[in-house]
Amino acid sequence: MNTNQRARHLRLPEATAEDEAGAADRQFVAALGRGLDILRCFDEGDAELGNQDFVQRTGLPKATVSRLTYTLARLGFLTYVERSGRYTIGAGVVALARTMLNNLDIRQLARPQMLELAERFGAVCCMAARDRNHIVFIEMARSSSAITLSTDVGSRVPIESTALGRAYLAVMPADERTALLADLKQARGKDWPAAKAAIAQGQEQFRRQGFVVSLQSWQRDVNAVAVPLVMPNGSGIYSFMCGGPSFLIKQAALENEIGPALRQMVYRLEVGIGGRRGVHRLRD
Amino acid sequence: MNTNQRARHLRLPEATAEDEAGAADRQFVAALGRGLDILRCFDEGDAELGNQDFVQRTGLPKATVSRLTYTLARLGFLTYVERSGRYTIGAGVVALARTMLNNLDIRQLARPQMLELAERFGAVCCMAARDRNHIVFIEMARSSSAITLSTDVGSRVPIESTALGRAYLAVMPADERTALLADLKQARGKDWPAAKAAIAQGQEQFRRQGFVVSLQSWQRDVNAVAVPLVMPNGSGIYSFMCGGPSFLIKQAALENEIGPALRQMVYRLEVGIGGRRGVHRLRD
DNA sequence: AATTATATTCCGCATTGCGGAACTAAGTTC
DNA sequence: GAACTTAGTTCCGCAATGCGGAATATAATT
Repeated sequence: MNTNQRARHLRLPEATAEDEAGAADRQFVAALGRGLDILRCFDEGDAELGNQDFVQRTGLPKATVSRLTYTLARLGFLTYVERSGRYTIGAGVVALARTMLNNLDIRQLARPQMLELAERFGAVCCMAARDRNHIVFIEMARSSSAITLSTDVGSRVPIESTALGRAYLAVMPADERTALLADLKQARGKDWPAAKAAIAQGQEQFRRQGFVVSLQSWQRDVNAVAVPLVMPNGSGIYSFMCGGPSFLIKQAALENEIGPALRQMVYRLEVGIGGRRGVHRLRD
Repeated sequence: MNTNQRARHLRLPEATAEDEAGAADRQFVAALGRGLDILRCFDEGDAELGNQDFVQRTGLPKATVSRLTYTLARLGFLTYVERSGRYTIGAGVVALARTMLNNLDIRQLARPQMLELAERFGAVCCMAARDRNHIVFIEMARSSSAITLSTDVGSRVPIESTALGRAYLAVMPADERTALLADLKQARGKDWPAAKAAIAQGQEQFRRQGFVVSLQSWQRDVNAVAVPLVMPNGSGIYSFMCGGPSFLIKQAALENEIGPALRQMVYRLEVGIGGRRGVHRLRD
């Protein structure tokens, strides 16, 4: 066997499908994984990418990339741009995203309450889920007076440096969390110790108060508080946040008013979807 | 060779990847196509789907589906729901969609003008692209007074029965259009003659007036006018629409005011992105 | 015309994915 | 609680499928 020089890919910041699949996972369909890796190559600011770019970013051989992009384009997940010979993400993806959002009942349920909260505190209130190493906004409510944050549904923020992420971590099943932390550790490199401390602190705060406050740790000028929601039917975890510009939203308000109100909101949601029956663990 | 009994799938309304690939396309990666077919199984109203559902909808064998869903879930394109043993679309898709939308320059450029138009006519103004047999909303601007249509970014509407779609068809390259029409024909079955006539009429109207008006052909109570935009760099075609409830937006207004205004807007956009040379295209 | 950079096509090889069948695991029904 | 039903995973041998190095095509650049 002189083969298997395949997995000799460049090591890149984001793990590729191949890496994740670990050794030999008889169940994992590599061709599919690679195709999706191609899609994930697109990042903020990459309007168009050519096969060459994909080759560089994924470490896959030219011929392979060519075939994959061809396939993706054929199915509308990529759009071929005549003039430049490059690709953009196809419109099909947007439709898929909408289907997902529309069918997320919890989101419909939460929306009015989020709006109310945002209005009440002149803040922004978001709902988020996790996508691998990131937190993704799933819904966003702004008070009419709020200074608009430049984020929107579908935007991603880091896990370890946001209230949303730390709240999420606080309620993750132990095994999953361990895996995720390991992942983050290697992605963050030497910034890890600081991140780890912040996570631990979030954990602790959640245990005591039922929410996680974050002061400017994600962006210099944003303060926020977050509360996680574990879906009772095992469909995962969501995280809710309320916050705003630091000159407006102060720590005291977050801890004494907004945090409790948000916790209350999430509690109501849990009840609304049939969790928290019988005895309650966390009462306020 | 006793093989090749594989392609013996049930014939389903929406063509699957396999069908499209046609005979033997050496370039097409079937495993990837099948995986994406799984994702596409989700439709409005399908919050969760189990492997069984996928088997039914795609016609693929159990074992195959099992492997594909496993892979998709591993990569965050599907989320596994503990309790029900079924899947939902993963949050990663939403992030991907956002990336696409954010990088679509034409969209940023169009937004303010769309808003202005919507405001001016008390209507809704949308921008759309095509995803296979559908038109997908890419941007939407509402006048503050508008009665909200229940559609939103990412929603899909048919091609042949909407102004947006018919405008799109009017400027498609001949070969692509032929293929698309063939596709639609077989999907629509006996409703085709009517659809075909409407398309031809749209074509004709576009040739004469530069826009396509549609009165209640998509929904009983919606009137609209649409104008297509062929990107000068060959990155595809977009379609813009302005319209609203039929009791408010009348045919006369569409033809005499709104249509021309929309046409004008699209013209400005074309200029703004360097199309419509004649004068000069773009020197860099 | 020569050079570089990028993408597609070719084609033989073996890996990968396939899928029928056997096996688990949960419900239902009687 | 045995006998069905229904859904999902695992097994495993087979060969079709996808792979990828090299050759070829296509453009842009000098």
